[in-house]
Amino acid sequence: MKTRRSREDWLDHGLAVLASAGINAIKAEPLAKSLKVSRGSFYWHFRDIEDFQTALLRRWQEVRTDGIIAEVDQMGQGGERLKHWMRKAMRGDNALERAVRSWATENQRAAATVAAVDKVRLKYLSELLSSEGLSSQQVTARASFLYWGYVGRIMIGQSASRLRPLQLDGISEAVLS
Amino acid sequence: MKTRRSREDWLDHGLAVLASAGINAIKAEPLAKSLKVSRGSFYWHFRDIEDFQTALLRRWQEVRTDGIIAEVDQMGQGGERLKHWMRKAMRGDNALERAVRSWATENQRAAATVAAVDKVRLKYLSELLSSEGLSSQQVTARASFLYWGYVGRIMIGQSASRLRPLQLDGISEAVLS
DNA sequence: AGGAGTCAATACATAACTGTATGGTTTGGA
DNA sequence: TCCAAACCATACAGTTATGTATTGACTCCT
Repeated sequence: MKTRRSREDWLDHGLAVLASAGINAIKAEPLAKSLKVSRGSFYWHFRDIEDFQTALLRRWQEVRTDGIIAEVDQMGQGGERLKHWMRKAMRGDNALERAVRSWATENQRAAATVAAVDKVRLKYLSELLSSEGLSSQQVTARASFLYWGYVGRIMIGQSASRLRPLQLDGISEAVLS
Repeated sequence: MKTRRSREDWLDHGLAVLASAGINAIKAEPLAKSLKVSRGSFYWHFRDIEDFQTALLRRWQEVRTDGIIAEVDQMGQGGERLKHWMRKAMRGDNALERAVRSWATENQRAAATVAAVDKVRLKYLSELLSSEGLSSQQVTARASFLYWGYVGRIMIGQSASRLRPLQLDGISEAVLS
């Protein structure tokens, strides 16, 4: 039974709580209780709540800025890349991303972080479409719309209809035509 | 200078605050202050906070369940309907919808309301695509994806790239092809 | 062994909010 | 006009959070 908590422990737990209960559950006292420790520990590792939140955002950004990029990049070549990305990106639950985006609607720092992540991801998605011979106009429109779809599906969450892989392929083909 | 506030006044103000500051700003004391009245008024019109929130959700649902439906329905006939809907639905700010969806990520009742609204909207969008001669498989996939895009753009909000109408037409054509 | 960090518990002062209770105003109709 | 209903202010008690200050305990290094 571990009795002391590291900064990493706090952040890991913070992200888990954020994912499952949202930003309103990110409070020193409840977090300490669920970590079976007192707030003394929290205020040892973090200056205040804002400091903790900033660390959570930074960590999320590091992990997820490259999320889509990795999925796009390391996935073969040619026109199949979009299909692969669709099949991968349009599944799974993404509770953490949903929570962070939700947070971003009412917090400027979170919004800035999310915007930065969006920018990087959209750039990569655009490059993917570019390399398939679409015009610049088409790239902008379709990459944007694909990304909106990605975000929308995440936000709709558990009640989002789950499309089957072949249906996603159909979307990919329509986008690249 | 009006000195007494009706239930409607409270709800109107509630929705405005919800749209601009999110669910965390829906508290009796701050709302009363901004309405230049005391909490006595709040607790006269509403049993408690939960009652108020329920009323806000119901009102949102009434207004917005039909939102897309009206936009789709009263908008000419034929294949142009999707273009019209895209041009209309994919513009504007939608701060209220963003706030409600954000709320829904951390509140069951809000989530249920949003899910109900989503269901109705998606059904109508599907009917639109059906009437253009797409197969049932295609309808499901493309209506879903269109709706995800709609939601995603709303959630990304101010930093969402603003596509020009002709670019949206291109998306519409791809979806109907 | 013992002192320097490192980490945690506890107590305190403060703040923001909740809901209730009670009494005070205002308003419309007999 | 005047009563009753509708509406609002205020004071109170309770809850949950914040951040600080102080003390206690553990760990590791020499």
